[in-house]
Amino acid sequence: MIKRNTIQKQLILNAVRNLRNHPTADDVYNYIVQNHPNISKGTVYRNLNSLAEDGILIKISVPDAADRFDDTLKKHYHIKCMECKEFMDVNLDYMQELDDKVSEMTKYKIFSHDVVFKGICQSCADKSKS
Amino acid sequence: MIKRNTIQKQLILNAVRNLRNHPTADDVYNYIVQNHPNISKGTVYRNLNSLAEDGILIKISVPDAADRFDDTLKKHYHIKCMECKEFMDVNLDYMQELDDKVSEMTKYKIFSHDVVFKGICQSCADKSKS
DNA sequence: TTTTGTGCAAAAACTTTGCAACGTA
DNA sequence: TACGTTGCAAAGTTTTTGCACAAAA
Repeated sequence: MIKRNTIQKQLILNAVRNLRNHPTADDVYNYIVQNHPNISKGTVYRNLNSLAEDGILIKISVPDAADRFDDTLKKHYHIKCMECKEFMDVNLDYMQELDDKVSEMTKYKIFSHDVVFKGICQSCADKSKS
Repeated sequence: MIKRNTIQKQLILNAVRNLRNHPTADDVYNYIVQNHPNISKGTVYRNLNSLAEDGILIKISVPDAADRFDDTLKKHYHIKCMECKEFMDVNLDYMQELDDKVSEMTKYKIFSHDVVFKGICQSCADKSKS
């Protein structure tokens, strides 16, 4: 099954790269539909999943929210404020050694691991004090 | 708002503890409904989320699947086979120092972090070879 | 040509919610 | 009694899918 390089696929990959902010499928759709009103949401989902399968994007499972997609130039971690739902990168180096260790322990072939920190951002913490 | 200790709440907490296997809300419902046919799925969802809020259970976001719930006796990590969907514990110690480090970096009050390893289990790897 | 990908709409999967009745403290 | 909780069903959200047509290779 040879994957084809369609216009939609390029639009979707570019959208994720341009938006940067780990967009959801819906974010990607809304971005593209402005200039390409005929694109369908089904196509967005299909391509995002396909790109994630090929390792060109990563799919991030977010607590209590839709999946997000991110460029894989560099593996990194995320943090979510459980109050205001802010979701952003964490500037920690990817711990490749964990994958190696877990691979040895479990005999799995590990692709990668996701880390999501959960907490309350400073601004929400301040609000709840007052 | 004082939380009450209802029969349903106890059934739900026991179900998660007995099932062990990080059940989904649906798993919990199916387990309980056998002996308590009147319990409703809405109640299961409400209680699981409430227990997770109170830190009595954790809610785990799983790639391409429904959320799972787990007992919090000991924080730990998980691994998922992207082929057969097996989902299980990983015997790695919880890295508390990451929470501390990220808290300092981001000024977030960190509750915890989730780690999910993604890969292919040995049995699936063998199958795809043949 | 061949066969993968698209758009559309319907449906599946998962989860939340409004409401009247109920049960706990 | 007061008010948090339940069961039920309806609705919300997110994601997948069947199909006929379009378009890459």
